[in-house]
Amino acid sequence: MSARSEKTIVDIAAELQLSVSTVSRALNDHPNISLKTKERVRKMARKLGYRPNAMAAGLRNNKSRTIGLIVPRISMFFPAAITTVMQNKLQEYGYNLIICQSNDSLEQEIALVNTLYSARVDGLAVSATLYTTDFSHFDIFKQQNIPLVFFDRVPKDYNVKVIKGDDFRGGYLATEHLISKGCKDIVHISGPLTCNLYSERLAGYKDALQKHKLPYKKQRVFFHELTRDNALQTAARIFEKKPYPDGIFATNDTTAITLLEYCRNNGIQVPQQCRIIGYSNDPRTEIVTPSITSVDQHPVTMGERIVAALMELIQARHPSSYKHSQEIVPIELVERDSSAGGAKRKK
Amino acid sequence: MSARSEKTIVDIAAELQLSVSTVSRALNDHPNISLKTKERVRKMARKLGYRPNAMAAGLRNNKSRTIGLIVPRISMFFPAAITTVMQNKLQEYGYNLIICQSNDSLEQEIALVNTLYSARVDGLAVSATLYTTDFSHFDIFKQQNIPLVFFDRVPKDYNVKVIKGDDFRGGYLATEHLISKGCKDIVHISGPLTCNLYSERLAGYKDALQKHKLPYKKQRVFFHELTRDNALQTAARIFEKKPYPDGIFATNDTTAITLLEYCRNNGIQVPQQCRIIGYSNDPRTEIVTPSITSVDQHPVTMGERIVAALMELIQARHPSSYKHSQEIVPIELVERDSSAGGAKRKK
DNA sequence: CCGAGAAATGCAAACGTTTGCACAATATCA
DNA sequence: TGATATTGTGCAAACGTTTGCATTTCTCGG
Repeated sequence: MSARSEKTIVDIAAELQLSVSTVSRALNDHPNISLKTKERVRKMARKLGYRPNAMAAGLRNNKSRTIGLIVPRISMFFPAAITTVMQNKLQEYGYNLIICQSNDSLEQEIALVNTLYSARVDGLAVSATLYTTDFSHFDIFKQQNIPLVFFDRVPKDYNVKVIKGDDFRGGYLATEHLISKGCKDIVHISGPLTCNLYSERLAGYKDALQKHKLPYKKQRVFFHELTRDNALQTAARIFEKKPYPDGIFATNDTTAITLLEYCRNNGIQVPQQCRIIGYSNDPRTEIVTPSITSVDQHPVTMGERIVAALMELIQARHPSSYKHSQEIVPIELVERDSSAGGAKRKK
Repeated sequence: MSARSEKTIVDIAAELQLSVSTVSRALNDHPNISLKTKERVRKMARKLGYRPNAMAAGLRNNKSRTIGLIVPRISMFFPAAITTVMQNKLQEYGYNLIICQSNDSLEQEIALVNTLYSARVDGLAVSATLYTTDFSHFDIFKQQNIPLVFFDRVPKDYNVKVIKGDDFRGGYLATEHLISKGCKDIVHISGPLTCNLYSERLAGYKDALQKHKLPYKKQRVFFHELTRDNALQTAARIFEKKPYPDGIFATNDTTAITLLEYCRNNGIQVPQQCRIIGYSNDPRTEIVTPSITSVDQHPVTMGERIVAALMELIQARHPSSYKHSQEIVPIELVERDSSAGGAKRKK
């Protein structure tokens, strides 16, 4: 009996002259307990205001009914959209969601992995930092056969369940769209290539150029962290001397929005002089003037897929030799004003 | 010894010929354990790859090292900003954050309260649903003396720690600002008055009108859920016949942004014909054209204050008769293009 | 060396719930 | 009525860690 006033199944058992194991089984709808006993137990539990202690059950079962989620930052559109869907879905399945931010620090990611393991989460979903290249700190989850799913920023050559957007195709479609609008001199603003997202979008950009027999120009591609300040600096470099590029494919929407702002402030007409495409279809792309064409990654679908994968892994109990699959969530180019008009020749 | 391969303090104790209690005390830096023993224990723990089981410690201590957070929806700017700050801060204090969404459903909120209690969270922070008027489902937290903090959408007449923005003053400043710009016919778009936020902003609007001897006109105030569709409908009603209002104070930014879009699409010049002010200083207000004047609620400060309050309550162990205080986080009017220019007479 | 006090460690039980196996109660059939 | 099969419940231990109180070990002073 706790020093606290909280009722336990010991109290219910005492009231009904039953054993605690019968009470436990009745509360858990065990087939061997009579319907009559179940009713008596449930009624007494209600009467006493009994509330289960998840830590006790979890210790006994080695199941916490909790899922861990590590994202770079919650307030970015894409992670927030995914978190929203995941939390709602997990709630339906009776799981709590522990949310964690790595803030793009590998050190913090490692600490979070250990903390979540200590909490004995039943599964873990991760969008890695920009700098995670060695994933061995996740090995403990694999060794203990705890479901592990990577999404968005995912590992190369690490046998684990992966759910990602079609970044290669996204880069390809964005670039091809600019070409179809008549653009011949297309800039690509990318991020650090340690991250799969940016290397694949870049590869798609390169492929589209090649397919349309346009030259790949090294000085037309930029790599840096995708902050607003960096975007302003890059814009200044792009537009510091003529000839200006006639199209820009930015690897994220923050950069695209910032470029648009720079153009507006410096008398560069969008889309007339230069077309702009972003990535992620952040709601902000819709409300700026002109609205920005962007690649939609379907975060709702991705969130649902992540939860479905976690649930499948929890049920399945795959052996550690199991070869995990990779799921690609389709992307879609959403055309708006920032790339409107232009040549129809190559359509 | 677990059927799993995980090491426990029993294994460390066996390796070092010590009792499990000594190992536990050594790992927890207990003053009664010699430095030498602590070192031996830590070293063996590292060697064996020991990882604590938080559920076991939590059961023994009745402390989960977890904080629950219930918000209406994660993806709204304000809750996301607060969640971001809270999670980072709680991480520093060694707490995990369980994130939950009520989706503005009272039923869901009640279920979440029970789930989080069952998880034995060490504290709970809540922004209530629009429809929560009876807060008795939170009583269990008060009875068990588990720290409970309400923020943003907070209860009336319920002895609990409250942290909120100065909504009265926000409504007052917004309205006064429009008046100072020469507006004489000011609309206010509000939400459901069961929610403290909207009733207080409305009160501020009324007070500013009164202070400046402008009449309060019932037909110039609208109440509905603050969706984009509702905002479009209200805009259509506002601008369906002349004379148009010359100022609009919208109680949230989504509504303000939608009004701006409506005006742009219907040939109403902002700010020349009608000025618009929103609430929350959502980053979107900055990037639309024209940018929107909005009331900033300082979500970073609020998130920090919430965590500080939780930590204080966890340390303090107030008796249940304790009278909880209310903290007001200052607000600030951020002037932008949507309310620029105009009369300087009443400055 | 001995005794007293301080420092360090061990024993045993606690925490609340679940479950394998044993036992009791009930139902059915000869 | 007795034997057997089926249904329902109880006993005891498990889970991993922490901590009150008891015991042991060490240190210092006489």
